[in-house]
Amino acid sequence: MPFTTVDVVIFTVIEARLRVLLVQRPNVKDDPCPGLWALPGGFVDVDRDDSLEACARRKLLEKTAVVSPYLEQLGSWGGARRDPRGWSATHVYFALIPAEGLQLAKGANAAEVGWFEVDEVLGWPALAFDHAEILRAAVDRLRSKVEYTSLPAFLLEEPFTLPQLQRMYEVVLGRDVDKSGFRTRMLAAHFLEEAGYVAGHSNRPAMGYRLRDRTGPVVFPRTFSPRQ
Amino acid sequence: MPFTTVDVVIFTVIEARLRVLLVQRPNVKDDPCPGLWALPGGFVDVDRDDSLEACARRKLLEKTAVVSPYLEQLGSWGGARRDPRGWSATHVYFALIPAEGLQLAKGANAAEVGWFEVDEVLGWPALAFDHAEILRAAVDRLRSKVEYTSLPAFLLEEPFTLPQLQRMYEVVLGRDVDKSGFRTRMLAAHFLEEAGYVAGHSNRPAMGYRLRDRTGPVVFPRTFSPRQ
DNA sequence: AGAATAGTGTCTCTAAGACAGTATAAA
DNA sequence: TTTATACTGTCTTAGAGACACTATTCT
Repeated sequence: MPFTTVDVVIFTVIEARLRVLLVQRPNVKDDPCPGLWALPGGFVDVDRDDSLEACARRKLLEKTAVVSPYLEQLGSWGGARRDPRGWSATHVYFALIPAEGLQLAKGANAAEVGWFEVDEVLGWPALAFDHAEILRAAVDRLRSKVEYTSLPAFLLEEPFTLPQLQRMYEVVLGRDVDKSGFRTRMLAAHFLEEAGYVAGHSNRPAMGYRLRDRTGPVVFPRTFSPRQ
Repeated sequence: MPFTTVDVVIFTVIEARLRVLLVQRPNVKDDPCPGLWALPGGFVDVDRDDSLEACARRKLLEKTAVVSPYLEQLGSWGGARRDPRGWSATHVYFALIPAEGLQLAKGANAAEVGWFEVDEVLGWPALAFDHAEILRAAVDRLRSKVEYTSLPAFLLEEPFTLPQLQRMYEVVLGRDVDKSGFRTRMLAAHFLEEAGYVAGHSNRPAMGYRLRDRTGPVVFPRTFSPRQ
């Protein structure tokens, strides 16, 4: 019988960079991947976890103390050789959380925890298990969904302004987005509601917005597609 | 420790209807859902299956004798109460196969196997386990992807004609599609290559096409969106 | 006044949608 | 010659993209 784990790919944006939470595995002999960086996760606890999603939520809460993030199932990876301990299957979720006021809790058996720039990590020689492949799938999914959904809104604390939201899009997509088109698109999709003016650090204050519906992103009928 | 299964939602189009393969569970006392219709699937065999996808492929081959279908991971469902035998997690794949020359093999422990109209099944009072929920998720995924990908091509044997492909779109979407726009869209996406004229039953022969790449569908930059 | 950021107006152009038309086969 | 299906052409229009413009705050 295969053993079952749940892993979570947690994204946030810090200092204008898309980052992912990684934990370092303990550098001891009996660990399957000693010393390597891994996605947070681990075994399902059949007594505490009522479902896979509940398990993912628990693991996310333990690491980041974030209660209600955006959480989406990414997929599952399973096979005979991905874990030296035997046939295993992991259910992977990915989460988007706002960076404001984040505090990391070191796990019991995790040597270190940190936020790493996604594009750097993708260039590393190895992550634990097949976590490099999983991370790549998560980044691909995120970048592709950002082209046609309102997902980046979940990277911001409410209320947020349209310029802030635009910056989230630009950070994730890795390219500039036209201001005017961006604004019409966001307002036309009707997923934002006004929440009063927010004073910035200086200069003209901007309108703050809240999501009408925090359960999921809105899907736009077209992708962002700059002319080449 | 949870136990691990793999289920497969197999779609095809027969007589202009989107259909799904279901198997009837044996009507015996020790079965968890006796007599109910279920998605084909079952336990992972750690000796025969090298990976989750290999397991799905095996189950599909056993039921339909189709060797290289379109196969995509749909998601996973796991929890304490979805199977009366205990905490379980299932990895679900969905497959698209052409209807031509299909032959069904009855499984060893399956009383009956059949192709059922999807919209009918969605109205049934119950399927085994949480398979009603899983089927709904699969249909939602399929219908939404059909709006912006070339997925319906995998419902046809090659070579196929553009009118045939259009019919697949119309069956899955449940609405008519404009011929002219459909053709420009398909040809502009450049995923088809000509394969000589195919004589229909009567009337003017149509150009046959093959997929340039059978590994996956092409993504269109916009969804089909008829004006309201 | 000047700088910085927020927000609007306008023009162009692509491609989708609607629909009428032409082309090629069989009966 | 009619019928059925395959395929093309043309017109309209929505909306994206580009970019210049105005508005409001702080220093």
